[in-house]
Amino acid sequence: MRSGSVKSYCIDNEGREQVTGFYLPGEIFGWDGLAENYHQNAAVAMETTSICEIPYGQLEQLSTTIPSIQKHVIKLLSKEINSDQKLIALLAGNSAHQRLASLLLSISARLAQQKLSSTRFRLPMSRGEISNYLGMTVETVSRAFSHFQRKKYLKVNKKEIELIDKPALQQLISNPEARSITSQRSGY
Amino acid sequence: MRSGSVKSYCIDNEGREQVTGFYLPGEIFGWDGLAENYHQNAAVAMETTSICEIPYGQLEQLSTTIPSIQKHVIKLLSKEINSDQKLIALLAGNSAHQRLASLLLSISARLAQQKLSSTRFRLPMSRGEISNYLGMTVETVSRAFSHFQRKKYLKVNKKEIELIDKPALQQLISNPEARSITSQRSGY
DNA sequence: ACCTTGAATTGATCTAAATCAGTTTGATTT
DNA sequence: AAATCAAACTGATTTAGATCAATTCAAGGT
Repeated sequence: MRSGSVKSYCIDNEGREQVTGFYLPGEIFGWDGLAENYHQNAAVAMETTSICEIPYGQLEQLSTTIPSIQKHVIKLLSKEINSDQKLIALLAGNSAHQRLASLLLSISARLAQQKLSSTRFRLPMSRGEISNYLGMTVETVSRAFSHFQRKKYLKVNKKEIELIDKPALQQLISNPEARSITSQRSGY
Repeated sequence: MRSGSVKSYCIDNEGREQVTGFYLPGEIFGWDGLAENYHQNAAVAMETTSICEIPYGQLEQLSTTIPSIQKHVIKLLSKEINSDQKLIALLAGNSAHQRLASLLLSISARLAQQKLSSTRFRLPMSRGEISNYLGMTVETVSRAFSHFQRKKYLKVNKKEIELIDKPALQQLISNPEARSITSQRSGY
C-alpha cells in the first residue's frame, strides 16, 4: 500500500460477503491462495488509493538468486496468519464494545507507525464495513461509537475520529470483568 | 499428525486461552510464526497422539536443493490462511447452531478424507474446547447438541457422535433466514 | 433551491445466548 | 461400596445485541 486504504473480503459458502481485513499505507496484502494461483479474497479500494503491485512470479524468480527473499516471504505469510488469529481471538472472546475499541486502537497504532497522527484520523471504511468485519450490526457499531463519545473516550463525527482517552479504551479491552469465554482444560 | 488429535491455542493479550484449531491425522500444524522462531500458538494432544516432527531448519536446507519444496511450503502456509479466514467468517456471521454444525461437518469431512467413518465418530475435544473455539459457552454447546438430537439430526452420547441427517445440518448452515450480518457496500 | 439517495444515528422491542444455579453421570480414589 | 471430583446436561433468569422502524444529515443531480 502506497496511499489510501483497501479492504479485502471473501464470499463465504452462503454467498455472503465477509470483510477479512483493512489495509493502510505501508502494509502488504494479498497473501492468500498464493501458490494456488487463486485468491479466496478480493480487494477494493475504500478511497483513492495507490498501490504497488508485486508480481509473484518475479518474486519467485528473484528468490532463486537471492535466497533471503524466500525466507522473507515466509515471514510475511506467517505474520498474516498471526494477524488472522488475532482477529479470531477478538471475534471469539470479546464484546461488541471491546471489538470496536480494538479496531480503533489497531488503526491508531498503524497510523503511528507511518508517522501520522494516532489520535485524529479519518476512518476510510463505512459503518457497514466495520460491522461486517467485527461480526456485528451497523446499529451496534453506531451505538458503540455514541457510547464511547458519551464516556468521553473519543469524539466522532461520521468518519472523523479523535481519540481522547486511549488508556480507557485499552483498559476496556483488557477488562477482566468483561465477557470472556474461557476453555476449561479437558481431562486427558 | 500420524494418529490422535491435537488442539492449538494461543494466549490473547488478556491472558485468556483461545483455541485456534483442531488437528486430525493426515494434517500438519504449527505454521504460525515460522520465520520468527517464535510460535504464537501452543499445542496439546487431546488424546494419545503420535506425530511426526518436521524440523524447519532441515526443510529449509532441503529446499535449497529441491526448489519445489519451497513452493509447497508456501502453498501450505496459504492454505492455513484460508482456513483461518473460514473460521473468521464462521465466527463473524453465524449463529451458535450454525457454528457447531459447521464444526461437526468439517470433522466429518476430514475423517472421510482419511477413509474413516464420516457418520460415526468420537469427538476428541471437550465441550469446553469446542465452546472456546466457536466463541460461545459450554452450556450453549450442550444445548445445541441436545437440540440437534431432538431434531433427529444426530445422536450424541458424550463425545460419541452419530450423524443421521447430514443434509439437514448442511441446510442449517446455508439457511438464508438465519442470522447473516451483511455489509452494505459503501459509496464509491 | 428542491428532490433524490444512502449513511448514520437513535429509539423501541425482541431474542439468542450468556449467566446463574442446580442435577446427573461417569471415572477415580479410598 | 461409598466418597470425590469434573464433565456434561438442564432449567430459570438476565442481558447484550439483533431486529424493526423512524429520523437526521450530507452529497449529488436536476
